[in-house]
Amino acid sequence: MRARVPPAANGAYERIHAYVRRIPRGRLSTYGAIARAVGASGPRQVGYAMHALQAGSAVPWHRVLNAQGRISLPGTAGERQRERLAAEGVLPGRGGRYDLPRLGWIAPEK
DNA sequence: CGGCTGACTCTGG
DNA sequence: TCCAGAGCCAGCC
Repeated sequence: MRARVPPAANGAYERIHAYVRRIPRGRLSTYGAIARAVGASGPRQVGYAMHALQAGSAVPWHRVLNAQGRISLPGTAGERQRERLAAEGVLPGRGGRYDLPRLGWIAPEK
């Protein structure tokens, strides 16, 4: 069974979590954008950082989508993500795609 | 240290 | 718009 959520990991995880925590309610971001923003090695590491989150975490992981504006998280977990987004007024357009150009958020330079 | 997997992305047909 | 292939990389066995 995959990724057993290693506790410590590295500083990159903390930067990623901190960044995601800054995403405003009702806005979205992507794995790739976050990776570039925090200087992570790549989009996959962001995905790992999300996977490492515990239930009840303060990190709004549901606001993170893939570059195509779609939910990457498979299965029921993906459905929960969709519900969480809907709960804050973020709804997918046609084909389950979200309007990234409109709702995408990037942390201000400084 | 080798091999496999995956909450990615990009390019091309 | 959908699908395949390739590149990339960290974590686990």
